[in-house]
Amino acid sequence: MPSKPPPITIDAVYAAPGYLFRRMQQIAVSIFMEECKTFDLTPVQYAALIAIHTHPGIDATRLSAVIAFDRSTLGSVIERLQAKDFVERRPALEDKRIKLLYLTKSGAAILRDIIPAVERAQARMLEPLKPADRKALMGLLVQLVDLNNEASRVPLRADDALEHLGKTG
Amino acid sequence: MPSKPPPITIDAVYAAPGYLFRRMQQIAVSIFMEECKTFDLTPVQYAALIAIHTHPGIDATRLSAVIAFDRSTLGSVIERLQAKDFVERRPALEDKRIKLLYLTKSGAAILRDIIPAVERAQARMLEPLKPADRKALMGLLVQLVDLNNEASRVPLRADDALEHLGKTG
DNA sequence: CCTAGATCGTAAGTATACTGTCAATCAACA
DNA sequence: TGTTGATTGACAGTATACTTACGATCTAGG
Repeated sequence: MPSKPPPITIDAVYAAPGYLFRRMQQIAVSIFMEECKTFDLTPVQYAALIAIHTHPGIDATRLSAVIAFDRSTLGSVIERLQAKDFVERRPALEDKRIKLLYLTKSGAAILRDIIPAVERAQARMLEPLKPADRKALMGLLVQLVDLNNEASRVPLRADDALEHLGKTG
Repeated sequence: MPSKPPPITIDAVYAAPGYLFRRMQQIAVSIFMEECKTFDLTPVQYAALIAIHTHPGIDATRLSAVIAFDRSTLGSVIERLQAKDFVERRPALEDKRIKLLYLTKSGAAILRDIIPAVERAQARMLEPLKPADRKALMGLLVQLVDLNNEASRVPLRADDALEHLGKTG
């Protein structure tokens, strides 16, 4: 026999994975901004700074693959980081299309100073759960994000993107 | 003794709850848009339509509480739904500030037609996990979102927001 | 060498998702 | 009653997050 048509109610939305992911993301950003309000950094800008710190001299396209942002979005993110003097762009000698990214002194400093606030934020997001449940949730999420990587418009390419660096070293 | 300072690397970001929530949200939106591409509806617009269907005659402020969006954001969402002729706004007689929201015939029709695609999208998001893990993840997420509700800038007020409706019925 | 295709950064366009602020309106209290 | 304070929808401003497109540049194939 045919399956019952799903009910058209808001309660079905409340239990839908998509809704819960959106809601949790809203909450996570809100907590991050609250804990880090004395620093002039958004979650996305923070991730970009960390990635540049880890891979100095990376270019914007590869950076977008490393933190899984869209290339266009990243352009404006970098612009803002540059305006705040946290990031510096230098043209690459071998390829005139490319601009290499480096942290400025201020960028390295704010990164060092903001870490405790970020740690507090990350902890607060999971705080309502029992410790065992926190671990379980993170484990499942890591799995799911990884297995769904290709479904995203901008898949994460943490390793691929870095072949230009360190190849010679 | 003092705890070790956390390492400043991109790998720490990959394991951070905030990063995983953002990434999962990206993936969820991407899957939704793919499954629903023949319908001219975003996830947010879909949620708004469902909520208006469940609560006909709701006003924009209450709607924002029911689906946990910011009031400002919702304004433009409604505008777009109105431009597509899925939603209608009528001034309330008792309160000249309020505009009441109703689905149009097209709005009710697209809602009916899009449901299967939305169901497919929701299923696809969790598909990579084993069935037991899907249940576990959803259970933990429902808990976490609920317990963190007040941490969000726009807490969900599913019940409060509806006191103006149905009180008389 | 020189053109075909790929890649880089950028730009314009759309849609969330917030922050404020504002005028109009309403509700409640002195 | 009349004024204070709250609420509603609207607007401006900032920041993601995506799409498509385009010029500049690089790389490979002939």
